[in-house]
Formats: sequence, C-alpha cells, structure tokens
Amino acid sequence: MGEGVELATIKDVARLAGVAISTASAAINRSAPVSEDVIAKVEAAVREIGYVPHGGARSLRMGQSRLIGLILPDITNPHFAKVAKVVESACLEAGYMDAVYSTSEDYDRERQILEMMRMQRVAGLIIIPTRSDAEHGARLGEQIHVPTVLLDSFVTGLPYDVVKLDNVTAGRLATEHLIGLGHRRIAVTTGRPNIVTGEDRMRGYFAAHAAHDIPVEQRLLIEGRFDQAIAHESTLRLLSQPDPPTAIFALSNMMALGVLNAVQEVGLKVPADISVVGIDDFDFANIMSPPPTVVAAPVEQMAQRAIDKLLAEIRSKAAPSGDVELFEPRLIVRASSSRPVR
Amino acid sequence: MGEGVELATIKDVARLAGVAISTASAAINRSAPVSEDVIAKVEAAVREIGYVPHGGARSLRMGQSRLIGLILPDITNPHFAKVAKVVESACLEAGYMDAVYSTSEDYDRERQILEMMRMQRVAGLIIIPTRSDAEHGARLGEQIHVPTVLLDSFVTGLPYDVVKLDNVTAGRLATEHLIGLGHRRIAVTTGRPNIVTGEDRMRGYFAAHAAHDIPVEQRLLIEGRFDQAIAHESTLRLLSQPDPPTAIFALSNMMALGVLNAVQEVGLKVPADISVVGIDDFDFANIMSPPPTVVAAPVEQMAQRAIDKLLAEIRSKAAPSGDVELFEPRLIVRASSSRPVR
DNA sequence: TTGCATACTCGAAACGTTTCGTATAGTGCA
DNA sequence: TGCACTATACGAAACGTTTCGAGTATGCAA
Repeated sequence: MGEGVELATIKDVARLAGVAISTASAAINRSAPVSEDVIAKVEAAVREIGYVPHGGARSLRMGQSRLIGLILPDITNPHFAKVAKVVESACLEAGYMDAVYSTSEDYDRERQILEMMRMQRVAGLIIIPTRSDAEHGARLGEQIHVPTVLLDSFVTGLPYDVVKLDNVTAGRLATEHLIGLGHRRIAVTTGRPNIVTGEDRMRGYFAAHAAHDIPVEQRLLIEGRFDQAIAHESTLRLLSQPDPPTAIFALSNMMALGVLNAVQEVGLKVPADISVVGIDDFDFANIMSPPPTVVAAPVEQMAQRAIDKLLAEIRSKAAPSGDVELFEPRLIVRASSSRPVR
Repeated sequence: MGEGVELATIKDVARLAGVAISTASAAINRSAPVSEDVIAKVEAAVREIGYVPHGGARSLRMGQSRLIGLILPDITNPHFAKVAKVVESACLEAGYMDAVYSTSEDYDRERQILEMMRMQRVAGLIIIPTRSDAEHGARLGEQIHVPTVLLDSFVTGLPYDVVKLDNVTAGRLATEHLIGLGHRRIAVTTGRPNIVTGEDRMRGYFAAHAAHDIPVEQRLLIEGRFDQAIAHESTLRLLSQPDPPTAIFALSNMMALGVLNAVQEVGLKVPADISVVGIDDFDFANIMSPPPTVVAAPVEQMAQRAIDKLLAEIRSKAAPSGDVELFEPRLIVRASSSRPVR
C-alpha cells in the first residue's frame, strides 16, 4: 500500500523457485519447454511475491509494447465512447492495454498524441480520422510506424485497412425517407470539408434527389461541421429566412441535437412544422421529444471488426491488405418525421 | 510508413551530433549543464532523424512510466466520459499519457486492470470506485503501489485523497425541492449496497423527510443499482401497485433515464401525473421530454481537481494527505417537476 | 559399457535509457 | 608559470526482460 515500493522482479521469482532467470521466464511465458514441476514452482513463487512483469523492460527487449492506441475525435460523443468500450474489452481479452485519445480536431494535438504513441512503442493503432485528404494522410503516414486500422472514415494515400459505414447509402436512406413522405425542400447540415464521411453522406443526399428528379437548392446546404453548436446556429439562421425547408437532414448525431434544439427554440413543432432525420442512433431516443427518426450505424460491430483486424494484423505481422469494409446502415422511423404540411 | 521500422535511438542522435550518449541525454532532458552549441547540435540531430525516446527504456531505468491510469465504471456514461476528457487534457499538458479503463463493476476485471496498470508501472491512478466497503478497500490497497486519488466516491480504509460531490446535500436538495412542491409520497431509486455515493444521497433524502416531519415509506425505496435497466424495471413494478408515488427521485443520471422511460411506457405524463428529479445534468436536457429537473454536479471541475492533486502528489513525492474535498451540487429546476395533482 | 538423442536448464548478451563518478579543458588568481 | 577551481563532456553501470547458444543429465539402443 506504501508509495514507491519496489516491485518484485523475475530475478526474485527465479531465486525463490530455485531456477535460473531464463527458466523462470520460459515457465511464465510458456515460450520454451519446461518441466511440470518447475512450472509449478515458478508459478507458486509468482503468486507468493505477487510478481507482475515490467512492461517497460519487456517492450524494450521485444521492440514493442502490449499497448494499442485509439485515436478519436472526442470521447464525450456517445458514438465514440461506444467504440472505446468495445476496443477496451477486446484488448483486455487479448492481453493488451489501450490508450484512448481525443484529438478534438486539433492537428497539433494529434501530432502530440502520435508522438506519445510512438514513445510508448504501441503495437498498433486504431484511428478515427478527422480529415481524409492526401496532405493530411501524408503527414499521418510519416508519423505512423505500426499496424493501423482506420475506422469510420478513410484517408487518401494511406495503405491501411478501413472499416466504415456505407455512408452513401446512409445519406440516401435518410433522404429518400423524407422524399417518400412528400418533402421537396430538404435542408442538410453538411460535414467538414476534407472529410469523406460527410461527403459520402452528401452524395447519398444528392443521389436521392436525382433519382426523384428533385432539384437541390444550394441555400439548403447549411454549415454543420459535425458540430452541435455550429449546426444549431446555422439552423437558426436558415429558419429565419423566407421559404424555409419542410425537413432537415442532420448528417450526424451531434448535429441532430443541434438542429432539434434550434427548431424547438424558434417555436416550431417536430414533426408537425418540420421533419428532422439524423444519422446515428441515440440510446435515449425514446425519451427525446420527439423520438427521432434516424439512420442507425452498427457502431459496436464496426469497432469490434476494427480491433479484430488490428489484432490479426499485429499477430500475423502481415502487411495491411488495404481492404475497405463497409457496414450497412438501417433506417429507424420514429416520430420526428412525417408528411409535410405545405 | 512501413511496418516494424526500427526507430532511431539516442545513440543515433549522439553520433549525428558528435557527442557522447550521456551528453545527448543531458541535452534533451536539460538534466545537467550542457553548452548552448551542444544543445543546438543535439536538437538539430533529434529533428533530423525524428528521434522519439523509448518510453519503455525510460521507465525501466527510472522506475516509473509517464502514464496515468484512470479506472472508472463505464466510459459510455456521459458523466465518466467527461471525466476522461478532462483527465486526458490535463495529462497531455503535463507530458503524461493516460490509460482509461471501465470496470463494468466486475471485480475480476478490476483486478486485471490493476495488474496491467502495475505492469505498465503507471505513475499514478485516478479511481472512481464501484464499492466503498473496507473489504474491497483492502483488496484494492494491496494492489496499488502508486499515488492515487479517489474520485466521486471514497473507500473505507484507503489513505488516498478524495474528490467528490457533497452527496448528502445533493440528495437533500432534490428531495426538498419535491417536498416544497407539495409531494409527500416520493419514491427513490436506490444505489448499490456498499457504495457510499448512493448511501449519502439517501441520507439527504431521509434528512429532508425528517426535517419536514414526513414519514418515509419503505415500499417507495426501490432498487436501482445505478443502472438504467434496473431502475426502469423497478419503476414499472412500483407504478403497477396501488397508491403510487407522486414523484420519483432518481439517484443518478442513468437511473433517471430508466425512470423516465418507464413512466412514459405506462402512459403517465411528466410532470402532470408524476414528477421526476435526477442527480447529474444531461447535455441534451432541453430536447428531452420533458426537460428534467436535476441536481447538477460540477463534473469537469471535480475531475480537474482530481488530476491536479494527483500530478502534485506525483511530483512532490509526498504521501497523500487523505483529504476529502467536497464539491457543491446545484439544483436546476426544469419541467419534469411540478405540484402534485393528488 | 559406450554413444547419442532427448529433454530440460543455464548463463550471458542485448534492448535504450539515465545517472554518477571521473576526466578534461578553460579560467582566474597568486 | 603554476595551481585550484569551474564548467562541461564522457564512459560505464544498471534497470528487468527475452533469447539463444551451450551445457547437463537421463534414457535407450548398440
């Protein structure tokens, strides 16, 4: 319980068990043939003195640590928190630890995080990128020297495996649902430039319009940046102008919250006055007012797939295949969308 | 960008700068007097080959790593996600990394996490405990050998500093608010046994009743365990019985969600039919139906205080003072509470 | 009895740092 | 000029592992 107590080393284990250090190591790791009774003695010694291997020494000798880095935009976004939880469980199960970091879309911070990951000699990385362009990819690639999987988005020029939602379909599903209800003026809160997740969802939005011969009005494409506050603000601005939309499609969960807030603030009723559809479900959807119609993504499954791929790549020491694995979104119709009044 | 590329070592830096390894180390860490031009040469070399120190080697030599462990019940609970974010920022600023782990109240898992923390020779620990009793404290204490701060709760028999909410006051505030509105039959979703956070909030609940000479009915103390699903279920059960309460006090944010769900499921209107008050605010409170009355805790400030204390303790190498620092809760009245109809 | 494979076990080196005692060059003073 | 001192640079040891070549019994076949 005291501070700074020196922990037992494998040397202590070896001495207590009456064997050589190398034998103790072999017994503990089952990395070489060791007789049954030596194993027993070593294990007894380990328990008796509470030996825990020194991760640093191990990583020094072996060239990599049993640490996996998870870099995401913001841990307080429930979507990413779920990812963190899944990754953590999988890591623990596989005998790894994970270090989770939020970039907050700050590139300096991202650099700093990557540097610490390198300092810890992490065995692998899962990255949910905040930009998809080649320039950023090049910067990223320079700093990464370990197996990596990209989650939720991809980055041009990076050879890593990708696990993500079929975002075009997600955008199309949401938009077609609204069109199907009779909406013709559908606003959308856009993502951030240079991030393909938003661009793909927009592609779906455009495709749905095209398929139904509905022209897209430029003024209805409002700024969102995947940010609740920004979506909130641009929604307010949009609604204060003449000829407002009959529906708003929020490209992400946080933006949906911003939109719903704004709509309610100006006194409009959802869905009576205006319909709202988001991407990504909420755990607390049924106590929202109103429960929102969303296009849901199988977050946990995607995260599980990402960590599985990463662990496999680490273990096989194989080069990444560069595969892009797409997961299918699913439309969940609730009370925030209905036929337009006008 | 390739896999398994050998990273540059301080030896490479030294060679390139034309100095001894020890000099390079001193220059990089400013740990001994080094002439200006040597520093310049070393720094140039560091940049040129992109040298990043080997954390493992460092921790081996120095006896501890620049890693801080954060152990909490569940990262997908927004309350804890906020803690994680604050701790992460503070760590990064101080040149540390942090490793976040969710115990899910699983003691085996907790043990496993603690063991990994030990393996990594973390410099310090912030723990949000899932039990407060002495037995658990003893188990915990045995496994902890580094500076530690307890957040949100405390554990009997552990000498560490504690940062937490004034939970008795929180419980009292919520209850008195309801009593002040005229409620006399106030149900409460209890916490878990052996966890003092819940017990303290209950103490506040009892104190408020006593202060107003209102008897507490045993049947209104329903099981909650800080769990959304359990609170949901016991609320359903409670509401199916005769003479239901006119208000429900949920001892935590997750339980409030469970209660609200249940109440809505049986077709009751909040607050017309029944009032609901929770502890801990929601970011999306104003799009909930109805916006809930809550007793809010200054989560971020508390987390900041905890990590500040921990870093100070690590740096000073002082023994923990064992101080308990209390933060004051604040009642936020919204639409989920009103005068009772009966 | 000898030789040889088998099954373990051992000792030493190496991983990349930091630290500490020692060496060297430069400086001021007598 | 010589001496003591300061400022800086160096070399080697140590931290706790894993790995690998070498060593030692044991059992079995010849």
